Amino acid sequence: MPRQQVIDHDAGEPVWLQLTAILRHQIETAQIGRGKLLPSIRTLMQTYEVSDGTVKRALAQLKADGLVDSVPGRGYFVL
Amino acid sequence: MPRQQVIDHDAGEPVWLQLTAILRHQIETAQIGRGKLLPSIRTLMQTYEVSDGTVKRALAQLKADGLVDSVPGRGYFVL
DNA sequence: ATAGATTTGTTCGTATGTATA
DNA sequence: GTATACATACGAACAAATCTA
Repeated sequence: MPRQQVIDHDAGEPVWLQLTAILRHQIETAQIGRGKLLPSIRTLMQTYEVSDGTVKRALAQLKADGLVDSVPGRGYFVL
Repeated sequence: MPRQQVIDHDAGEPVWLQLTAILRHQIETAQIGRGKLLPSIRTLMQTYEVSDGTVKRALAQLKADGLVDSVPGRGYFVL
């Protein structure tokens, strides 16, 4: 598996936007197939070493963009 | 007596103080009854079109004044 | 059937950086 | 230089929905 993209806290771009871009790329390149669940918020926190709120903000953006949807108690899945 | 309902960013008075006055008035006139929750910080941000920090500062003042108390994960309620 | 674990969703608390007046 | 205001970021608590043992 290729090396994961990494968050740059010192970049000008907000962390939550960087994470949005990373996840969007994974979806658009079908690294996460349609209908598949994304990693949980807690997992994403650990993977990218960002906070709870930052992950939620990134996922909310993807949902607003219509790339994913979410179900409480289940997770986020690719549309 | 005129009652302020909107924030005037061009007024001399700080926005957070204007918001404090608005909320204090709503509490003292029992528009928000005892024990009731105030609108959330996020809601107040949207309602008055001010930032997160500004709402928090106003609420902190009301709490310091003993008009409200707060519970993390729940909200601010009228004393 | 119910108890526990996991997950999303919402909330407050604190801190930092940037811009502006 | 100080105070205000906004945006970002992290942290934590609470609740409800879901799944499973």
